[in-house]
Amino acid sequence: MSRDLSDTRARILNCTWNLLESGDKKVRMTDIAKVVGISRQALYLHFPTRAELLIATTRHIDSVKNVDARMAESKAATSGREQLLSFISAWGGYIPEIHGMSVALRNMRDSDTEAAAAWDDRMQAVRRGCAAAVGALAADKMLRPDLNEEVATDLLWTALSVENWERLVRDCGWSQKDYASQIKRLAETALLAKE
Amino acid sequence: MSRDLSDTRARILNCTWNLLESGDKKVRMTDIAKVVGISRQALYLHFPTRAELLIATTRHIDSVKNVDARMAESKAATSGREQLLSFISAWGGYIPEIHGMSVALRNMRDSDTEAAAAWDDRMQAVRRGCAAAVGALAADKMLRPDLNEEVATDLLWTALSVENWERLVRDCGWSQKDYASQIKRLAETALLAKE
DNA sequence: CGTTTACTTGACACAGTGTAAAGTTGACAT
DNA sequence: ATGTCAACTTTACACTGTGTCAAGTAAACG
Repeated sequence: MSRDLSDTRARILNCTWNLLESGDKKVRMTDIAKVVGISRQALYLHFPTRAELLIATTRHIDSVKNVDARMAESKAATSGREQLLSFISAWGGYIPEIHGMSVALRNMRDSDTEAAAAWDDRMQAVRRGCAAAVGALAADKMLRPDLNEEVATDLLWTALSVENWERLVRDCGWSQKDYASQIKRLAETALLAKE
Repeated sequence: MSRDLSDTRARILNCTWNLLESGDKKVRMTDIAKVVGISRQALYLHFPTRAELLIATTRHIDSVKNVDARMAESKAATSGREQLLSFISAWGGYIPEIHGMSVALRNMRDSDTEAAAAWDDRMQAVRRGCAAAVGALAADKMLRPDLNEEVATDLLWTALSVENWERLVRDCGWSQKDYASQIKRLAETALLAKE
């Protein structure tokens, strides 16, 4: 089996991913190089900066995990309520798989504009999912009458933040299952019109 | 009017505070020194590290703003529901006043254990406020029957995070008034038993 | 055989924090 | 007036981590 044209690049991405998800907060270029088994400088032959390496890793994870497909699934739902719950399942279930990544990217926001933009991009994608679910609720006349679509989207988007997942699951010790069911219940009580 | 024994220390704290709340994300020791009008090294005569300077600044703000008293006010409420709303007002209204500070402290969490502990401390204080409000609700038999006090506290505490305030007010462009009223509504629908 | 490609080694610039040492300045005590 | 102490200054340097640069190696390929 001959080496792929860019076997090393793929190895770097996978190792970076592993390191990030292993929970070691310190993931320096040196650490990554060591795990990949190349020199630190060689990393810069493949990625111009640490920020771009992280961004590329995000994209790599997304494609391996098929995130778009997973998020899009909820749109097949037959009712607004179903779409809401299905979207929460999809995104809420994805968070733990990208959590390490998300922490790293977030920590670069202040120092690196590109990293900030990449992170915002992802969050805006989530927001679109929220907006779609809220739109479906509204179409079903199931949105609380005292909420307009934008405010409801903002609220749902906020509830589904990675930071809230961190607090509930990591800080409060909730299981992933509890997290998902409570957030669903919260979304239902906060957004749905009473029957 | 003669200089206080530690006039400089107070000036450092005030300038640090101003810088943090002015929204300039970069607040280096050099920046602080420049504004205070002393040399960078002189800062180290008063505070051993940047982390300790930030922590001292938090305490300084808290004492100037009388945070304990403000938080404690809600405990005078006559009903659980009132206590809940009053606590949300108190803490939710305090967040914008300490936001810059909170960002700086949070950004040090990874690099400095003491900063992390100081931040956690503050958050645990908020949590106690949440627990008190939830306890008052429970005493009134007004807590949703499908929630126990701990889960309800976790949820309220999460809803009241600085990160959620940031997202709604800064990212979504909500006014402070909208933030407060929506969070109150959210807390009521999510935690209160239906009449 | 020479060239290209992927990598290595080693040195260095830069930012920001923190340390160290010697010098200045003003207040205060005797 | 003189000495001493405290608060501060200036200069210099160590350390960490990112990113750059240049020269060298080694295998693959035509």
